Amino acid sequence: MEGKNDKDFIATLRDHGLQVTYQRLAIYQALYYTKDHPSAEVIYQQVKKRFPMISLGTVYKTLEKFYEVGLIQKVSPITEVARYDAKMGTHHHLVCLACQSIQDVECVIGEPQITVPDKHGFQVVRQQVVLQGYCPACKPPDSDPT
Amino acid sequence: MEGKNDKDFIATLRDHGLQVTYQRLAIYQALYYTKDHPSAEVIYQQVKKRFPMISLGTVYKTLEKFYEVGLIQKVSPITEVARYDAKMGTHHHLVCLACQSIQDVECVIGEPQITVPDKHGFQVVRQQVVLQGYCPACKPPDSDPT
DNA sequence: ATTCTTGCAAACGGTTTGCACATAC
DNA sequence: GTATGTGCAAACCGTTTGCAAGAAT
Repeated sequence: MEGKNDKDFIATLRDHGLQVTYQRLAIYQALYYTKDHPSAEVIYQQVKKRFPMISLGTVYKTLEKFYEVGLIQKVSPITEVARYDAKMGTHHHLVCLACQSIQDVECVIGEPQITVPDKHGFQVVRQQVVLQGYCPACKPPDSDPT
Repeated sequence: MEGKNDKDFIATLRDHGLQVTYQRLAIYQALYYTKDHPSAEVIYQQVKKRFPMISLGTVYKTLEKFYEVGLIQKVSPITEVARYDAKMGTHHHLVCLACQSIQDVECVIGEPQITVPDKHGFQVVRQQVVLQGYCPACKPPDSDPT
């Protein structure tokens, strides 16, 4: 999270078979240096500060490409727009029902116990756990009338 | 799943504080009697067979209302339109990356081990586990080039 | 020089909204 | 009779697409 320079980022992009442009660099860095799980729109706003001529379409295309080559993750919790995450590797998310913020959960669920019964015949490629609730900053509305 | 008559469904709607209309009845029954997790559009097509004059907008409003009062669940896995589920209670989903079908997983994940560290200060209201992969009918494209 | 990427703007698709009419209670 | 729900159509918003100009290799 700290001492990475442009050269490292460029290498990372190249390693993933990507042509390097300053837009891609900016987008990846923006994503890399945040712990939020920003949407395309948010990333766009962020990157636009440095490169005002960048277009939203490019951000969409770029994020999708990053996702395709396995450079970033894509998170789409319940009822929401796509949110992205530069942190790779299996981890899960706490999604605040009030403010829509997303936090990572480091090590909460023991992977092994997720064993899909064979009768399903389902081949699991990846799993995603979404915990919905309220973050410290957001108190429950009054109490969930479920 | 078998011997429920209209009266039962009406009672269920009333129990949830809902005014009863034949549209609501039809929508809820359509959802209740399927194991798919249909989208609003699919439910609309289904219900339209019996009530050709029903509108898609009504289906959206109705499903959202059902969800609000806790009559149905809402599932929105990665990169997809909202899908609904009349099966209440905690359970999780297998989502096919190829054909987008959704199957329920009965008892796969042990709930207890999901313990969010207190330091997060996050109050979990509900959790949802999405297992993405390929259903028996759909073979992997060739092999996931992740 | 060729291929891939960008920017722009228009199209798209699912969902929401506003409003007049109809229905449930 | 009053509040609520319905149907329709337009609006909305996130995302995708087509294409000509520009940049990377």
